[in-house]
Amino acid sequence: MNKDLRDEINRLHAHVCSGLADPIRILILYSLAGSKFSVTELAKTLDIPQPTISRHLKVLRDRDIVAAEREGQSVFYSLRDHRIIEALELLRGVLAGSLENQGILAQSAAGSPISEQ
Amino acid sequence: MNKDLRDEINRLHAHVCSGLADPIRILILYSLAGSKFSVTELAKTLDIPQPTISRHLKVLRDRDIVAAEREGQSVFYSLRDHRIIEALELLRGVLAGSLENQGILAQSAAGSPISEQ
DNA sequence: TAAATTTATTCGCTAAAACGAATATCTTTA
DNA sequence: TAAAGATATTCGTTTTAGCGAATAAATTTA
Repeated sequence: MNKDLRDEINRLHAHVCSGLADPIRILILYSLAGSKFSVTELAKTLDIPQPTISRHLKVLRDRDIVAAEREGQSVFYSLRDHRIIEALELLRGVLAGSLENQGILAQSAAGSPISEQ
Repeated sequence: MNKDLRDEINRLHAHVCSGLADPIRILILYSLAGSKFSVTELAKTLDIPQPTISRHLKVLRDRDIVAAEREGQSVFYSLRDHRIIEALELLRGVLAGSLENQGILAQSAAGSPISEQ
């Protein structure tokens, strides 16, 4: 099989997909879909310890999925590319379809965005 | 924060996103983007041991991402929902943009699909 | 400069996930 | 029914990744 393709998919996984491999990180991304937030705000909103949030933000930062900018003592995080939310919305649609097929009604329809503030 | 939202995102991760948390599984999904394949065909094409392929297919099957149908001695796998490829294509776009920003040219443009047979 | 606030990092541990190798199971064919 | 072919599973091990707790680093304020 094509080695370039394999390489690109390895990059795709290493740089992007592995960033989505934890529910807390997905929560963070959805939180940032509408506007930027500081670490403390995220920790408070999500009710998750600050060091845990920081560690996950580092994962997202290392993959260039989020951007960090300091404002005074706070560091505000934002999404670098909104397409990551679009991708998650598609995957939500996949989930909804799968639950439908199982006869279990998905709690919210796949079309309605989960956040956007 | 909204508990229903948290629950849905946990489901999103458990049912779908965690399925993308391995490069071999992404390779398998792209392989299946164009047409169905048997386990042996996948193992041969991707040059990965058959038990490894089977184990990863089980992960994808358990999450309802792929469907399995037996034909004689072979079992053919196919995508249950093509939106998973659309989502991966979006994420490829995110990767390409990120590499561009780093001044490293992505090997293939984000618009051109990786497979489709 | 010291204290307070915010964020990042490190350490030790635990749990989850992947692998290779071996083998079991299922289906067809001889 | 036995052999062959295709797929799935199990076992033991290794790797990876997450957490809580503690603490370090950076910035502002007193």
